[in-house]
Amino acid sequence: MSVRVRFAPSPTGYLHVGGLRTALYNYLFAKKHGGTFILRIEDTDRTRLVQGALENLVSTLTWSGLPFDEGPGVGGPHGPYIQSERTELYQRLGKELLDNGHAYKCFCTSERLDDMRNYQQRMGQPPRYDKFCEHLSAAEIKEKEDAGLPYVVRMKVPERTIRFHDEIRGLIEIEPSNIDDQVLLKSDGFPTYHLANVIDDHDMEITHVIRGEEWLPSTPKHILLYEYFGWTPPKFAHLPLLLNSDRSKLSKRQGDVAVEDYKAKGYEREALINFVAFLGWNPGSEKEIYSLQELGQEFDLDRVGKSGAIFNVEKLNWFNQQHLKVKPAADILEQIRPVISEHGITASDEFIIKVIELMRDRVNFLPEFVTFALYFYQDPKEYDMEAISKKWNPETLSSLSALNENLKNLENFTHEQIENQLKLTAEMLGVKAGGMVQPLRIAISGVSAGPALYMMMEILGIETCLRRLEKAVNSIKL
RNA sequence: GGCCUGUUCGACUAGGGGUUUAGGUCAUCGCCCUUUCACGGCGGUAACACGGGUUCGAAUCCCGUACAGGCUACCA
Repeated sequence: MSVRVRFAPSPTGYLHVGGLRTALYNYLFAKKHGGTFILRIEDTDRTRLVQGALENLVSTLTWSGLPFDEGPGVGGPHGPYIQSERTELYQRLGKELLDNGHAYKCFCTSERLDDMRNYQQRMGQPPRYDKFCEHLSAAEIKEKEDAGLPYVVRMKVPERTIRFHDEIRGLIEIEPSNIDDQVLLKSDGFPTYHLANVIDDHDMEITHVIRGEEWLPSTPKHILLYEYFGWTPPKFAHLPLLLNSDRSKLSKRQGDVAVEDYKAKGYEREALINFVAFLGWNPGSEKEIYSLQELGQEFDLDRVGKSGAIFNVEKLNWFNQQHLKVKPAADILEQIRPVISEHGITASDEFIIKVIELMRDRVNFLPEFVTFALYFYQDPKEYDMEAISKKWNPETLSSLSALNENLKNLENFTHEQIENQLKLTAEMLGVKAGGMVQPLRIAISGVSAGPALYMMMEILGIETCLRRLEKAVNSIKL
């Protein structure tokens, strides 16, 4: 049987990086085994609907490079893939459970439930439904229904230990006393996660449920439902959580958690994916930089760890730098076009590509190809005075002035010739060549940090360099 | 509180009875390269939570404790 896995988020409005990792592991598992990756939307909580959440989720997943084979928009043989469009199925199967005695109607009000839980807590007991409605007689049920009282459907939990095998954690055993008579169908007619999840995973022929560790404690309920329906359960793999630096569950309060935040900051999708893949998994080799495709060849569940991993932005930055290093300049150019136009820059693609190659090793984020390199596109408006005060000496200006004259005579404005000319000028003036380098850099770019000076000048061209040099000589004063 | 899960350098992790003076990467520190900033190279600091067992031998197996996280909704 071929592998079928799913990513089943609830549409909260954005894709959480933890969700991204869950989606990624499902995707990679599917790729590894030549299987199918499905997106299913779990929107059964009608009180928490968010406008545009689905579109946002799909576009973020697409940006991340994780296309799904079946799901909203693309369709597939087991649709619809949005749970709110499948309520009839859940209701029909819920009724089946009612009919064969695996579930019962519960008319308890939320007030009674609250009181019950408060009492249980005060008495030091675990909060659990007291099965008040389990043994209602047929007459009582009819009476309440006739009176139009709202009800929920709860599952009956038997008195036996539930065991299941987790692909990552091994054998898990849960005593029945720790399993609540879970609500399956809410009074608004919509299913809870537990019911919808089991029905859909079966209906969509999911073979491996790969999800976050937070679902581990409720898995016995799901196992029970598979039994009640007479279905074979899929395999389960519960992933360790992603954590904040204080080891709590990764949350919004302690930094960015939305994939779109990282996208907005200029992170490469390849880097984010590579980094997130390594949070809880590793290939067992010493190779660290992987493309999505390579990950799909290497990934497997047996190398997924058990303990939570802290989301460390510094390492993500390193991955970003590494991916930037190997990215084709033409791709980088395409990606930075918006930043280019934002800065009102008009330059030829050929010129920008030269800048990209020169800036490559000193850039950590894509927009920096523009923001750290503005002097390639516009003459400096001001000069780094702090650097000037450190590097300037009384003869600096006259040296630069002499250099300016000598550069005019160059046959070819290449980095070799520029360097050569600077040395000759220094020799002629009887000053140290080294002393001229930084002042020249500041005169040309305005700042003291940047790429190889002579290469930078070559790219800029003779006209621009002479203009800037002249302006610097005339305007910089100690 | 109860249940479940986890615990190797600051972080991500390798290692799953002798191959280990516990390896790699990020971060950090030092040196080299470089008359800038980076990149790169070399090196350093730095970890098996604790206590019992099993064994000739335990980071590795078992038990307990501690700590951490998750779950405990008509949320997912």
